[in-house]
Amino acid sequence: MFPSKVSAVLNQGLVEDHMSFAQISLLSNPSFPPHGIQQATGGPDMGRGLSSHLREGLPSMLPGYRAAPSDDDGLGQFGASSEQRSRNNLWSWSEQEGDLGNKRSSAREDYHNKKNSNGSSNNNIHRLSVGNITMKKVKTRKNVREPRFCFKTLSEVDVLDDGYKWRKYGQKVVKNTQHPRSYYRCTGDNCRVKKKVERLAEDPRMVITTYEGRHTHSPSHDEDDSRASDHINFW
DNA sequence: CGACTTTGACCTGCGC
DNA sequence: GCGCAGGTCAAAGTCG
Repeated sequence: MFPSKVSAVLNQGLVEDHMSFAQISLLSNPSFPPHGIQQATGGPDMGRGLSSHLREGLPSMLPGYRAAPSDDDGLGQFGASSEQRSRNNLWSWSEQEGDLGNKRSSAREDYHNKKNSNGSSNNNIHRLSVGNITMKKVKTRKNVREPRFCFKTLSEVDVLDDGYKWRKYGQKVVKNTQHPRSYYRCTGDNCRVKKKVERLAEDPRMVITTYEGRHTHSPSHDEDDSRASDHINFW
């Protein structure tokens, strides 16, 4: 169960890498079960209280959401001051084109398209075969950045249940940090939303969660939203 | 037995 | 070109 008394503080701030930042502080109930981490990673009950607010705050996590288009050359509201961002909306988005991470993931997708398919019909990829080595060349791929944002959470558990089900697909020790970064992917059909979870080096109690992409389906559970909302206060 | 986690290997892009 | 760092895969292990 999620802490019955949760005080969540959303505190808009800046984050590196042009991502928006909202800070959530969770004051966990002492009765929070010690096995909370397991619940967090797999249990549908974990974090229901938070989930409703995450879903409120993460509109594009919901199916059919379309992020507001950026009003400048791709930096969107990240070019604006934090004050402006705070005024405009609580959760700001990065939907740049030519994103580095996206390029990387695209390249990886291409790599695995090559790896997994025996001649798929991907128009953007040219495949070259040299002996038994199949090479590919990525044609001008449209650089569409997945919407991303991240937030800091003061939490005992690494994974906050936002109402969706996630599967961990990797973990990596990032340089200059003591704690490994975990990589999760939404388990929904055709849903390619990913999130990264890592602990802040300066304050291990703080969890940084980075979402990337938009869900194509509904959250796995909604029923406790109204009840749980009583326990969270926003700034 | 299926879903999930762990973890070493591998790939790509970037900086030097 | 090379090494590094981040991101992802997939086999093996674990759990319910």
